[in-house]
Amino acid sequence: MLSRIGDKWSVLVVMQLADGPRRFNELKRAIGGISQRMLTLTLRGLERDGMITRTVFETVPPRVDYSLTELGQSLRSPVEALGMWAFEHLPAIEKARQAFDIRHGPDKST
Amino acid sequence: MLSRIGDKWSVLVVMQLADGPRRFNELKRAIGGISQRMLTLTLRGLERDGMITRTVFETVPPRVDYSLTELGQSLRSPVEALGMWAFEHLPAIEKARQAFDIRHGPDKST
DNA sequence: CGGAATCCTGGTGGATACTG
DNA sequence: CAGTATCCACCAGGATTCCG
Repeated sequence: MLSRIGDKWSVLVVMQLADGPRRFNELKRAIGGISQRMLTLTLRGLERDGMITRTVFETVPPRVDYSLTELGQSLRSPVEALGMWAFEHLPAIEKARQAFDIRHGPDKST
Repeated sequence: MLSRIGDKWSVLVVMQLADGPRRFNELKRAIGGISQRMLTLTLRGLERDGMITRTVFETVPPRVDYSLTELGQSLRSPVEALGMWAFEHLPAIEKARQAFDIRHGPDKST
């Protein structure tokens, strides 16, 4: 279960849907860097877990809207809390990384 | 960055260290199911990110303690919030999954 | 437009053996 | 005890192609 939360694509999709429904290619463009295969799989997974709903419009150019369910909406706050944390502590983390890399890179003996 | 948060091992390690310092094999046993390779890699990663500290005791049987830093501590609440969410909504998710699997498994035509 | 199917590769992570 | 090193299997995921 946490695996899906840890999945960056799922998180990004949920974030995109926060503003309202989106179409397939809208999501694809908005997210950027995701292959349509992964987007499909991600959307399927989220739909299966009841996080989003898939609405098909049987129009001439097919149209499919994805939107968050109540469940999906409820996921936003904890995820955003995590995002906030990451954003706030990014500097500290990068600093720690640099210090670590210096300690372990150049010379361990001294 | 979110990749590390999404990493289940990292999360489990942080949770284990919440109660206080732990030794390598203590963590290994407590977590269970993690290979010592992954534990090492996970600990290295967390140490590099400044989430944990590694303390070596140069005793006859070597001893290494791992403990959360302030940064690591600060990560607990958002992670636990996420855990809470998952726990609370697990039933709804499983229900959604079953419904989905029924819709998409047996027969789509009818 | 939205998606399914196929192919293929790189990285993740387990198992094992060795070391200080 | 606390790692490190190596080998290897698996599969997540990108690119491409075809379809309704």
